[in-house]
Amino acid sequence: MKKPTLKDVARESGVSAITVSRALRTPDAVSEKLRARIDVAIEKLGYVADAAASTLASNRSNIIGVLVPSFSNNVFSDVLAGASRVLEGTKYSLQIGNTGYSALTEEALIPRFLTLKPAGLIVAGIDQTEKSRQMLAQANCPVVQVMDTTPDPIDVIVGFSNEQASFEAVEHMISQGFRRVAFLGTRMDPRTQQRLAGFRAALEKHGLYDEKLLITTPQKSNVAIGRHLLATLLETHPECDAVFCNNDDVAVGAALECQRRHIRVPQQLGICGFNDLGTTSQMYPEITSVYTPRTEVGARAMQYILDRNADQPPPENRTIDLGFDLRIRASTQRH
Amino acid sequence: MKKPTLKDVARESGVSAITVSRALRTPDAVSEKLRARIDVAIEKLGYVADAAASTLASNRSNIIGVLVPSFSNNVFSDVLAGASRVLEGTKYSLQIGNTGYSALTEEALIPRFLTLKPAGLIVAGIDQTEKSRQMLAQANCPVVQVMDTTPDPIDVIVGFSNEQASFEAVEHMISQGFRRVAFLGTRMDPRTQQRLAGFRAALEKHGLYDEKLLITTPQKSNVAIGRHLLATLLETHPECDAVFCNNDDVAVGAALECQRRHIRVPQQLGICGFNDLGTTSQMYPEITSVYTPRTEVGARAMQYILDRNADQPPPENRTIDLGFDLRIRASTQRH
DNA sequence: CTGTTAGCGCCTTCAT
DNA sequence: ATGAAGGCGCTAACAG
Repeated sequence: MKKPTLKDVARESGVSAITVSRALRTPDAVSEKLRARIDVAIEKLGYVADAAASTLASNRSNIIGVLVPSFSNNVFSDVLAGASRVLEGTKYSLQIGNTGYSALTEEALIPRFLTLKPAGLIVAGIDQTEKSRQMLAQANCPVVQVMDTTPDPIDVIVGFSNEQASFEAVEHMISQGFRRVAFLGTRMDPRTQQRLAGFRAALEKHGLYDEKLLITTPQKSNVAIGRHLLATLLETHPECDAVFCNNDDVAVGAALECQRRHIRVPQQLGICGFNDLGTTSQMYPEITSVYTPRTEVGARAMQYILDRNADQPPPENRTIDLGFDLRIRASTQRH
Repeated sequence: MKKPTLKDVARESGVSAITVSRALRTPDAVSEKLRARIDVAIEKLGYVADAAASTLASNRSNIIGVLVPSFSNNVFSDVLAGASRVLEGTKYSLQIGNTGYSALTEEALIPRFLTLKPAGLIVAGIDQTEKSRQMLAQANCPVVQVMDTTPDPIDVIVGFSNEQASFEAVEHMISQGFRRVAFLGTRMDPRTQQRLAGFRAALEKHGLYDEKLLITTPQKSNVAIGRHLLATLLETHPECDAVFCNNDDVAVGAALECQRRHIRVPQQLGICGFNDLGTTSQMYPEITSVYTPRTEVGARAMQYILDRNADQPPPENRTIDLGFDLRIRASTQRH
């Protein structure tokens, strides 16, 4: 026995196929009586609409595409979690692409996602290629850039300023008396570069910037790398008195390395992380970090897409800055 | 200007539409000469096949569905990463659903995924509802269950035995002289239940099982919860001499709580984690954990789906057990 | 509010 | 190896 189609439901309920279609998509446009009959028939036959057919006919699917740079990055899994929560109970579903932090991979993925006639698209950051920007700008659906900010989004952007967040964190460190602050950085993707820019701006403002204190690696970040970066720093620049890490994994690794070496935090070395993923606040001593609103960003981005699909007008301001929260803890408090 | 269709490419290259279609899907069935002409036309027009139309006509899409219990669980993000790596450069893409650890949500998601005519489906574990099992068994595509093992998979299962892994870890702890071993557990999803079963079996074998030493919470796991569970344990059962944690976050939290309380590990308290996500091995002292082959599981599951879609026969054995690796470190070594 | 007609763009089937 | 005809299941556009 084959899967029932719209026609089968129509026959069963004694109406035409298009009426069933309407009963499903715009119930208000169908009389209550027919709607009831149709619902019974649908239930009885176990009818489920064919997604491909309706996409083909309407040139619009219920798929929302999300392009993330990595699956194993906790930041983006939080964004996804926030986005997917908003989708619960709706007709929409998530299709996910992994760009591997490559703008070119992203560029290759975009046309594939666009053929799905998506109801919306979410992409990470603002560092698309020119071609990607064009494709996205011409896409027949809402497009949200996330986890960054710019006055000039493709459509809408939801995020915060990585540069400003770092700037404020480093300002705080300087205010606590740290003078030789190093930067521990992994992967060096665009958002890490922005954090570096904020780091630099804050130190330069006080005449403290020293590019020799940038310890970076192209590898992806994890706690082991954090330990390793700190070890490298201490060998080459033992005089440094604090580290600003591009994310929490690195900060946790740095803190653990300090434990092993019996370096007192923050007396001998200050430590600051980024993202406040949850472990920094549990360490002993507790580690300062910058909380970033990851799930909120995902949720807000998705909500915009749903709103647009429900024909609501776009917000007056296309740049939605959700801010950040510097969470000052023992690891940077000297006073 | 509209998007070019197969017809446009056909006109441009002077052949019929169906020939273009074949050149794309079964290049070997088209003469070299035509193929070359068609390729030029495709390039020139920037043709991209319409996914909905081809799904409708062929009753088969290039979407592979994955149902995960959570996005923020590192275990499943690793599975996804492994799966997505295998997909790189293929025509397939990933569509992801979030079951939120609910078998009923999963049951509701399955029909929605099946209407996509997926090229394959990956689901977590073996605890589907009966209805889910039926739908999956009748699905017209390969179905892989992951991160568990059973002699009776729906189609194929790729994973390892959570119960056996826990059993061996706890056996090791007992061999090191631990006698009052507690279980710290979060969420209590099926795989955690299995770990609990292995924990229990090992202790019962030596007459050491004490159900009062089970400290659990339905909350999702994180480092803070780990600290909290250990604190609770110490208040109620200060005589316990080791903890087996249902995952690494909990173990890290337990270890951090020990640091604060100046409890010596492993002398006063042994600690064992699960999954070996990377932080346990960096702690001081290093924490024993059970490595689970998460990315391998994702990759293997996906490879099976690709193979089946390339008309390769299924493996003789439908249960693929990738095993685990008990990584013994300082936190449980007393001898 | 309901129905008729005509595709959407591709692939299956059958022919050559 | 190539092509012609038809249909996949649904919805847009237009009627009534």
